[in-house]
Amino acid sequence: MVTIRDVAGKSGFSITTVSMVLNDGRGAARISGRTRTRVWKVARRLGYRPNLQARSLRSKRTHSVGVVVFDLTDPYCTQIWRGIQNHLRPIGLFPIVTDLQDDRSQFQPCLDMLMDRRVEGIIAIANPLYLDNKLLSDFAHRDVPAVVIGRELANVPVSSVVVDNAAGTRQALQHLYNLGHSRIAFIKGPSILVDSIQRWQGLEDFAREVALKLDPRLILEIKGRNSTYTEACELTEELMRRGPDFTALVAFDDLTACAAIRAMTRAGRHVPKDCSLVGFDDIPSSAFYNPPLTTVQQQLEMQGSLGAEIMEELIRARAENRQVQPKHRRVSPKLIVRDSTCSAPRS
Amino acid sequence: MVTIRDVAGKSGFSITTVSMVLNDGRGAARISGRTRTRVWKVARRLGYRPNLQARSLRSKRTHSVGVVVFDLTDPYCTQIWRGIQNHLRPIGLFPIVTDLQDDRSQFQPCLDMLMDRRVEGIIAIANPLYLDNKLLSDFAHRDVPAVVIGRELANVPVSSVVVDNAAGTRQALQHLYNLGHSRIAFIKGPSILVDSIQRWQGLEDFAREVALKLDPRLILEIKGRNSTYTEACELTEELMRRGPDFTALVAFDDLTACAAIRAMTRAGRHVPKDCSLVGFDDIPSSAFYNPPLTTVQQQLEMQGSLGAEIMEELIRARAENRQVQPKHRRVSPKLIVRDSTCSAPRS
DNA sequence: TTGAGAGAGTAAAACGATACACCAGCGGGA
DNA sequence: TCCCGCTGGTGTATCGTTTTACTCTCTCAA
Repeated sequence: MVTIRDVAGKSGFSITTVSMVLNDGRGAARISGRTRTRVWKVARRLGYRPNLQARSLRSKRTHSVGVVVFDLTDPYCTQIWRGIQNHLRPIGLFPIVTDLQDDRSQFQPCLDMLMDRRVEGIIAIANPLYLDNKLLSDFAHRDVPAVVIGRELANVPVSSVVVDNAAGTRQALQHLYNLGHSRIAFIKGPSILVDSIQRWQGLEDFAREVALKLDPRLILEIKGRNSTYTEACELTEELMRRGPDFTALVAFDDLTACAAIRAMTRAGRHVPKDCSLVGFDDIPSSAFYNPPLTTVQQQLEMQGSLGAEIMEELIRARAENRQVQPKHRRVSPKLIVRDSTCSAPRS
Repeated sequence: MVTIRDVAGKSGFSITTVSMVLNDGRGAARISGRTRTRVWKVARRLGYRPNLQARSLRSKRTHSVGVVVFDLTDPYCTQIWRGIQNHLRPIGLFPIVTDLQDDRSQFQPCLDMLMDRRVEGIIAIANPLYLDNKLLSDFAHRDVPAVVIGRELANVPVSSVVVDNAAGTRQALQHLYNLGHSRIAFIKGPSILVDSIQRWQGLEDFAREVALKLDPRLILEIKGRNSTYTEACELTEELMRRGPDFTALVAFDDLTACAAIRAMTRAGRHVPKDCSLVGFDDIPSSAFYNPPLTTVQQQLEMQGSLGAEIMEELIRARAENRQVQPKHRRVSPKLIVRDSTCSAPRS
């Protein structure tokens, strides 16, 4: 590999000069134009590429940030990742991803790996199920800036980006309401998830505002004992048993919605003709489902780039020795209307 | 940050000794047990973590390999990634991923980034559409070991892992044949994809062997002008127009299969009662589709780990200064039977 | 008594960059 | 004439490791 020393030798200038020219800032102004072009020419001819390890050993900057993801095969993570990446790369920060593979015991080891690489900050994509406060508080006490996406933390000085769940379900219910539905069933998420609670809150609030009566017999909850998909199928069957006359169903998320559609199809009920259905998340396959799903889009990519933006600010602050408060952002989700909803049949 | 120097100071031994003890190999045997435990104790107490940049600057080994992925939001990539990761991490190699975001012009820059980080090898996950021979041949001429997953290369000394497409479609057709189907329609993939050709080959071969007649009017091909999903819907409608009596359909891949099901459902045809359907890939949503899809599973995770295994061997060979030939592996796909296929209606 | 060899550890030179302090030459104002 | 400041550079220490080549101090056999 060709080093800066080789470039210096071939060009006849000193290592210092070459370094200044190639880094093209600060000191480069002190070097004459002729020298600069000559150095560049030689560097290019030799195919010089700086050794990043050497550079960061000396300069104490790695220009990389760690991203901890709880499951890289989950589209939730990859879309956020996309946003992070698109924000970070243009400003010269390199994201290094580590994948927990849904195993929370990997959290500490992954943080260690990243710290060993001397990342300048860490962004964690939180699965509420897997990252509890203890883990995240340890997260906060590594001495690099930290941002959590997907979870807001109470007593820990960590920046965060979250989705406005209540606003999302509110839009969903409003949509059904506008279509004339009044007898509506619900499958709530597991109550250990803060998302479940927030999403339900949005539904209740809207119902109250428009004086829509919610029938408690048409409200079921996922317990999460075994496969969510299977359980959601069973809950849907239970709902059909309890009140065959409901004309719409709000599902906790898209997976639940898919299960509900499947169960109804099997029971001979047609979606959306017999029952409208709305999900939450807008997972990639929603658009291709049978029928394509009306759902609430989380704006995951934006969540990622907002997180990265916060990280940028935190890193800059630290570089300039400024103290700075954790920042919190909340993004508004967006209703995507597809084919799983239609007007209520007139009774 | 605490350095090896601090550990040496606090423990009263020299830097050399500490380094030897902490690296726990080669020289460590020369150091007495008492010294070893004392050094370890101090290191642990101070929370010493070696600086990887310094270490690899000196030792000329980074213990990291680059993984170039054409689209990290594509489950095809992430499942392969999972396999790579699971093989690499236990043997002390750290995978660094770069995401092309489906933009082939990013290929060179990504390789550069990885080479700048002095990765010891590069694994590329190939999208046949995006990586042409020119790119990949350049890929081969970087001076690190290279492995391509998803594509076999003709004239380039690069190792590869591919799926046996023909064996996959053969199993699919055999399945339908065993269920008693004889009037079968096909939607072929775009002819620019080598996968399309291989998959079709498997179908033709099996049909010939069992003397199954393929009606050319029931064979259509995706051209790939606009959205694959939309086009596949249209092709399915065309098929139903041409021969309403076919009882099964083999789709190029799962996305095509989903589109076909959607089109049939819209036309009032029930899957699988009126028409059985089989896909290819086993994308994650296949299991949750309406109905769940019978499809050919690619064993992506295994492809990943095989690729990583080859990489391990190549890196080892290079470390020991051995010359070694490119290796090629072909994995057999597996038919997954779900609810989109059933016995042919007796005519 | 001597000298070879083993055992336990250390000094110092890299690795490839950046950062800081310094220097030579020159023009110009007092 | 002298000194100052500017322009365009250079010399060298340093970042935190690993590696190579020593140095002691014993022990034990000849």
